Amino acid sequence: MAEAPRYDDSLPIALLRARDAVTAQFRDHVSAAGLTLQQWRVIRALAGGTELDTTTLASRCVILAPSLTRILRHLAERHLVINVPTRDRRQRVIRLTAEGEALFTRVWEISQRKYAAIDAAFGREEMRQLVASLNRLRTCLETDGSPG
Amino acid sequence: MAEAPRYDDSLPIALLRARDAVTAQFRDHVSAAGLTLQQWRVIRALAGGTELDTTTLASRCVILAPSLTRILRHLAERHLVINVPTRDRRQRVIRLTAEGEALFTRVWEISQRKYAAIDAAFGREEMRQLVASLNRLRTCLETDGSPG
DNA sequence: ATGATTTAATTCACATGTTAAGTAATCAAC
DNA sequence: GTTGATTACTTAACATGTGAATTAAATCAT
Repeated sequence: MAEAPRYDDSLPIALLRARDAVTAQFRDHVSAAGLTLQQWRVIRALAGGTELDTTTLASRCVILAPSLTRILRHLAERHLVINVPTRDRRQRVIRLTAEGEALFTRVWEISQRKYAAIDAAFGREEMRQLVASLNRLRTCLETDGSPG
Repeated sequence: MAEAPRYDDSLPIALLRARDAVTAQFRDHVSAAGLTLQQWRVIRALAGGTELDTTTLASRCVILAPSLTRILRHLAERHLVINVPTRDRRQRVIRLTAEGEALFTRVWEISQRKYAAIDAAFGREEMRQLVASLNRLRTCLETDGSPG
């Protein structure tokens, strides 16, 4: 089976592959905790008693609103999150339950080790540059949103 | 609404956001052609008369086999792809129809302009470095797959 | 206060992501 | 040449991605 010519040099494909490789480092232990990676992102965003409305939560976790609705339903069924009463009754504000916080702590401990391993393998300074570069790319594209 | 502390500096989130920003540049015109981005990746991989089995196709497009099965069903229903007879009858080899090639050409013309715009906004040299860095990251992680 | 508008979430419909199980064709070893 | 393992793909089941339509609550203009 011959290799692809230069499809790997396409930015979207490079991003996709890199993301695949990174998420693969976390999927096993997150999955062992009975969570999908998306559910884990939500829990992480809420950790430490943080209370967030679903719009902010969706933005921080990079999850679309309809997906978040379903994810929160799953997490609520497992008693990992709970609604916080709000003045504006359109809004839904969420926080972790004690059980949710405990689960976060367990999984986060392992995740931190994985992050450290990635830093070690790739180089801490290069990692910083890569993340900075990714964020700059995002800024470039979002600023210059609609050229025609 | 206070900003997140340093969630954006997390590698997985940075990758996700960057990817979102990049795919946003392509979604409109690909969607206008009646294709999802995944369907487009498949068509692009097959462009120019390339014949590929589904395993290679899945690998190049970074799409899992079950997803590819469904995507190929959709594309076949629209007469954009067709099966090529094979000796090994387990294998399924695919190629574009004339209609598929024509659609590719139309969409690709616009995509190239978008790529050029991204290069211009972000910087061609920085782009080359970014893609190289992403591929190096992937190599690091895939080589050192299972530390424990 | 009433009604039009805007906002925040949800629901719907369809496509893909993900894992596990299933199926059919090939290969290896006798 | 028949059994057993392997390979290539598909199905199944459930979770998420995505855009459009919907619902309910707050806000605005009068």
